Amino acid sequence: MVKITLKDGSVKEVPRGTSVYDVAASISGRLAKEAVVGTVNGKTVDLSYKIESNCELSILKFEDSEGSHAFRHTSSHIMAQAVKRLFPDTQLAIGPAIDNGFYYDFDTEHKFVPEDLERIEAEMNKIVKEDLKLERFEMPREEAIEFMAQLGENYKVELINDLPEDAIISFYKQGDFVDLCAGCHVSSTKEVKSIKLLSLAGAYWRGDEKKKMLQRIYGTSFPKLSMLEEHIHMLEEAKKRDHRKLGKELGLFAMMEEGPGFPFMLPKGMVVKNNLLKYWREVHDRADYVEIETPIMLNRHLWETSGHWFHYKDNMYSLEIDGEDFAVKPMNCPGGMLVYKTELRSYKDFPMRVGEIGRVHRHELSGALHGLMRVRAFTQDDAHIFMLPEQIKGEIINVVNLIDEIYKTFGFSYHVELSTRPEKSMGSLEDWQHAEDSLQGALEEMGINYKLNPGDGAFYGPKIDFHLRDSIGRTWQCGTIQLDMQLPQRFELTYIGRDGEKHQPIVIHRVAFGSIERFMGILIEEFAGKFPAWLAPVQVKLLTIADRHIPYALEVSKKLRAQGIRVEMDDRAEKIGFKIREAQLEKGPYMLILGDKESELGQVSVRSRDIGELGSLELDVFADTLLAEIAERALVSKFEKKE
RNA sequence: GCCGGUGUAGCUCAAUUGGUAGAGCAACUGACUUGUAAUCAGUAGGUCGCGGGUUCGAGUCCCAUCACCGGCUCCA
Repeated sequence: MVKITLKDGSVKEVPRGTSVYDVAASISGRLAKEAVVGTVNGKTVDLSYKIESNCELSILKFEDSEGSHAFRHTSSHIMAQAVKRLFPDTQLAIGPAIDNGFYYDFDTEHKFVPEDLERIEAEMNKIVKEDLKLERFEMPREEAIEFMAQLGENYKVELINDLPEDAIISFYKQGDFVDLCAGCHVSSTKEVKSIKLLSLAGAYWRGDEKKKMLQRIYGTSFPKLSMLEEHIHMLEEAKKRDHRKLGKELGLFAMMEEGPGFPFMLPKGMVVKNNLLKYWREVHDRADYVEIETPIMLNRHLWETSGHWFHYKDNMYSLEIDGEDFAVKPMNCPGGMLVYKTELRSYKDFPMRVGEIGRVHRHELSGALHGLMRVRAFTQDDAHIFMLPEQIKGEIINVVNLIDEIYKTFGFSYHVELSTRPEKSMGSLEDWQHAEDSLQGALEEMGINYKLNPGDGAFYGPKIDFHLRDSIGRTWQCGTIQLDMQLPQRFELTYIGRDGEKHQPIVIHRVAFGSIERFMGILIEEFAGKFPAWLAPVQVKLLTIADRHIPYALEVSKKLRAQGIRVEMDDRAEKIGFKIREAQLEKGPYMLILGDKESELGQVSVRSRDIGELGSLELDVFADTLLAEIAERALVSKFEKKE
């Protein structure tokens, strides 16, 4: 192992020979797609540089993203050129550079099969060798349309027609291949050194499901073969952390054909889930929330009142009983509104923070399902906050801080998005404006960077979303804060104000984990199954050396369990090396090896999943240290290796 | 839902051109009583996702269907 001191002063231990790329990836908690260079002890190195000794490393602000963009963009043109050579009838749609690679959408009679990727790749490599220079030229609109029409590129004609009046229409040419393109590109095809086509996919023209489905080819490319190899290696490593694979291996949850999209929580997964909920309740109690529970199923009238019957009827599980329609709740809100109305409320009650751990069901499209990340039944850590208009900003700041605190507990980094009024929205423009301003104002006051998503809000109000990243860099919405401008009105919520009159309260709807199941998926991938002690299904694994040590092991087990520590015993007549191996693969944080020496002295020989053999400790000392680690919800072990 | 791919034992995977299913791990039984990442031997385990069809014969070919994987669309 070598020690790396990072810019922020923190120290990281990695195996000798780890590349700068891997370090950058692990720091950012994702693929180091933008990280291109760094400095090691002040000397500039590239991503493939292997770290052989202790050093100071700083990842440079990731080479200009425009550079890698141009590089990948040229790669996508090379692919289009190769496809046109092999399948001349192909029409080109669009082919941009994306994070980590590029794609191109094609329309052709030929159905691409995986074997085609190799052929196309080979042709691309030929084009690279041909050292074709990229030349840019412009054309007036009519001429450009004529030009593309002659080539039979109907999609390009459509694109040009949709360009704004004053747009400059530019093309890039490499050899006999020309493509409508705003740029930018590298100067020659020769600069692209290593290419890998990754997958085939379908994609609707212009992202519209009513339009034709085109064939998309995804690929990636690098200026050096070693970088491509590193990248492929990273993808393979990431696959090992896939929560679907680990969920099965570690016995956390299961998916069955009998219930597509309905996860089964196994005993070990349930321990994780329950500990997340316990933590949630603790944090929310401290933040002055109360908790309620509303029915899983309510009648049609309620869903008509809330607007869900109209908007989401097809995605709701409904049934008829005693001649009346019922639906399983896809959201907790309407139930929460009914609870609000059980009493006459006063402005003095505000802000009123009402939480609900609610299980909801939504009939998602079959193709959208994805492990625990996108399911049809999930548990929301919901809460509705009822308040006065002047309390909005303060409450939003409270919630943002709460979510931040929760994510920090797990060491997660996240990004924030603000989504505004969609086309199909309800409510007045003034209300929307006020709501959007409140959300934006809170974010800006807090100095939080966010991405703006115009038109992506819910039909009933704008929202702030918190996104977390999975092992291969896909992001998933977890936390969200939504201003609801519809429900208070639809449910005729009121409170008595200072003036003695009835007024309508402001409601925000928020989740921190979002979906406990999805959050668990992220957790599993983030920790690669190695949960911190407070979440680990089995915190201590007892391993006996021989049968005669079982009584002592039972005694140790009893003492630890009496202190609330989750213990499992492996008393099989197997060699200790074998038991350690199995325990290690189960990824629990601690093992205690119990033999003659330990039973005589009342000690335990401690082995940490992460650090290895720690030496012997008094049982009480071990238990106290572990309890402290659990109580603090520490992310790293509090034990130290005895020298 | 759409495009493409995959589906063989609990798990990971084999099975020439269509010729009647096999290995490792796990499980079970027995021996070994073991000191920090795999002890040995034996036993058992499959309507080849499900349903049709072609064929003398189908895990292998065709059709349909379900689930999963990669995307697209969607995500209150």
